[in-house]
Amino acid sequence: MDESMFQQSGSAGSAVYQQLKQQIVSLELAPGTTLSEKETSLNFQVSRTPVRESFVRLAQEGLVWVLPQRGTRVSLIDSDMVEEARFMREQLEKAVIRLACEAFPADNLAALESNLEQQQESTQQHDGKKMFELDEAFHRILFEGCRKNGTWNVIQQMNAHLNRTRVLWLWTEPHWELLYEQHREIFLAVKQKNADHAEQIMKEHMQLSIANLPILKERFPEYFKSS
Amino acid sequence: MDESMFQQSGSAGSAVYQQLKQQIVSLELAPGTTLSEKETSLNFQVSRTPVRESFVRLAQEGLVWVLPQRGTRVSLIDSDMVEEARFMREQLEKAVIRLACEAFPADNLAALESNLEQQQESTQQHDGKKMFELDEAFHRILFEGCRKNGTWNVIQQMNAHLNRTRVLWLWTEPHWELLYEQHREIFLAVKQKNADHAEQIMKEHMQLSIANLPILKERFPEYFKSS
DNA sequence: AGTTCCATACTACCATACAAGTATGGTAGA
DNA sequence: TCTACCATACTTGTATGGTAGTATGGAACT
Repeated sequence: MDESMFQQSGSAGSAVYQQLKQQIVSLELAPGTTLSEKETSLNFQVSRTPVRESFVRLAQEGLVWVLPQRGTRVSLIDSDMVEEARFMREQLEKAVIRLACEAFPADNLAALESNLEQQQESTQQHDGKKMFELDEAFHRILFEGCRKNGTWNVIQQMNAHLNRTRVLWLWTEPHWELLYEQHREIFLAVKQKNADHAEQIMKEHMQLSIANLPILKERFPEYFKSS
Repeated sequence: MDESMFQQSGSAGSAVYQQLKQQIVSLELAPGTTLSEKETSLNFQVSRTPVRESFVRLAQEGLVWVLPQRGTRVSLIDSDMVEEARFMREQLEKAVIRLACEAFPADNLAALESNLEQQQESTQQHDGKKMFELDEAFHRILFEGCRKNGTWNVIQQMNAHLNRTRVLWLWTEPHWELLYEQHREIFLAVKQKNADHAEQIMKEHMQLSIANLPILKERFPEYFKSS
């Protein structure tokens, strides 16, 4: 499901899509923000057509809501969806980590170790943005090592809501040290082929993602869907 | 991720999208078929704009490949993606069936039983199309009973390739009786809250989906991505 | 005969004009 | 003052013309 395989990433439409997606997931565009096609087309110096294309794609991922003849808004974070995303990811990550404990290419293992070193650095430097990226990369490497790239891409597509809560969390109370420790334990478990332990840590790791979702909802009520 | 929540399902663009998707998944439009914007717009009696919109959405789901300035084709079935879809689905269905064995609403349980009766009918009448729909519905009910509707919708999105192989399989050698028996066993296991047994049957059920993928590749080589 | 080149007929991509539905603010009337 | 109405300025949805890149077939040349 790598979109670059199907869609010309150099086209104006794809460029707008990628930028908007980045801005939405990073909360640069806050949940609930209105986005008109015309205004966006002026910002990006293109016509409405490629903007519309990007809106269609974002709508399909649940990142924006298109209300016909009324407007388009950055979607509010849906707590139920966040929980489901966590559920999905937990199941898939647990299964993948078990595969990794059976067999994992040396190259990818080295990549994990290198990634961990960078995580340590970024943690010490309190570089939250970098840590976020490294976190993503760490898990992607696990999937890639198990030849489950497509699965990872699907997860990414549905992680829009989950990722936004993680960014919010980063704003409030980052505790990257714990995440780093968990990553390190997962790495060691894979290296030692200790599947049961790896799965256990991964399970805790995933459940941490939404541990303080109620706090976030209380703190940023305007970003969440009431439901 | 219910698309009707975000996108006006009554619009021309969505209508074209839904029809094309149905035709592609049912193999009415064979993998590899070329689809030009203009030709499709003439077929559907609409302008190229809504057709383009539908192409964008189909491309994002991997159902068509858009080759800039060259054309648009119905995507070939990617065996690797089929296997990954099966993997994903196995993990998620196993997790859900365990949840169902812990707690499952009476309404949904009744719906399952009703669905099973219809399956028996359709099997006796050799109505493959109906059986396919009932199969889908059976699993959807399981997810709905566990409040995992969003998860089911995500699965649906990525099941394009897997579903097409299942349709192919239906053409060659339908053995709905076995599927019916498995569904029945799953139902009973949920009713008796026998999680281990339910998971085991579900695992076999999922692995059945691609049991004869090599045969299909040999029989319909032009439908598969060489890779 | 084989090869090169070019006219032509496609393709998707983009910009723009128009259509149709919706929110809003002001005005006329009670 | 309050209410009903309507003009207006938005919004997204749709149609269409033009642009640039690509495949193809035939003609001219070697």
